[in-house]
Amino acid sequence: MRIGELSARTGLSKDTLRFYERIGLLDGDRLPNGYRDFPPETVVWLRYVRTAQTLGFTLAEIGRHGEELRDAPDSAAALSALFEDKIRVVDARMAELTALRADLTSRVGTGCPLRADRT
Amino acid sequence: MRIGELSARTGLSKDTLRFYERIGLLDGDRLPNGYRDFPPETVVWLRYVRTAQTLGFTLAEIGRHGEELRDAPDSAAALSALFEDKIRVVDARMAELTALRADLTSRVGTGCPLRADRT
DNA sequence: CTAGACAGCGGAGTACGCTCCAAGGTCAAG
DNA sequence: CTTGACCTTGGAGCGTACTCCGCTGTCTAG
Repeated sequence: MRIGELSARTGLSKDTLRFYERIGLLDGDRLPNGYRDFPPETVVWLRYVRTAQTLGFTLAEIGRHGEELRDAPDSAAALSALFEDKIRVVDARMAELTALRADLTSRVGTGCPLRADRT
Repeated sequence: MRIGELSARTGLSKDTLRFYERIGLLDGDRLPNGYRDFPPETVVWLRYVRTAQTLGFTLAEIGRHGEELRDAPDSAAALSALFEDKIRVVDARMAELTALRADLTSRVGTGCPLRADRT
């Protein structure tokens, strides 16, 4: 698929996709005319990239993970390990959020000032 | 308290604190000699800023919320509303994470490739 | 053969959130 | 009166993640 279609399917701009290719997040085959040609799985990969990003991973990290996966001798085991790592990250983030939520909840209804400037 | 102490107490660099003042996140009184002088509550405010940041709020948004709070006629009610908003954000993030976690879990043990490039 | 959609490239620009630096002022201790 | 810790300012620079631009090449339909 060419860049326009990938853009339409993922909601990412063509510029963003070209940018992702430049930083190694996407590796594009080329058609004989020089146009980029992406396999359909790229859509899945990009969906993953976006969720990983919302998890707080940088594009560089996401790219590194992708390479680790690709280079792993035992792909299934490597994948499982990586997923387990990410699950741990997710769990840690959720714990943080849970604590923050409790903190916020406890403040609802109280007049506890966060910012006493100019008071 | 002067900037050095605030820096030590919050773990934020002096440069960061000065930067926060420039963008209006902090408003500093000054001592007669020109040194910044922060009230103790600033520590609490900065703790809040950092947690709000991990929630994905930009500094601009955080600053705006701070002003809304300050300008609210009924401070306690405004605070409660703001906290409830934030709780909703937290809940949404947690839902995302839960979904992602389930997705990851379901992939552990399967060889399901995320990225089929160069395969 | 031309119009128009689509693609390519390189490079500049933007927003955010810092981070560092140089040059200099303030102040308490020795 | 100097040393040293602490403070001031303005401005430059950086990393991340885009975003835009101008110019050019490709392909398909009429």
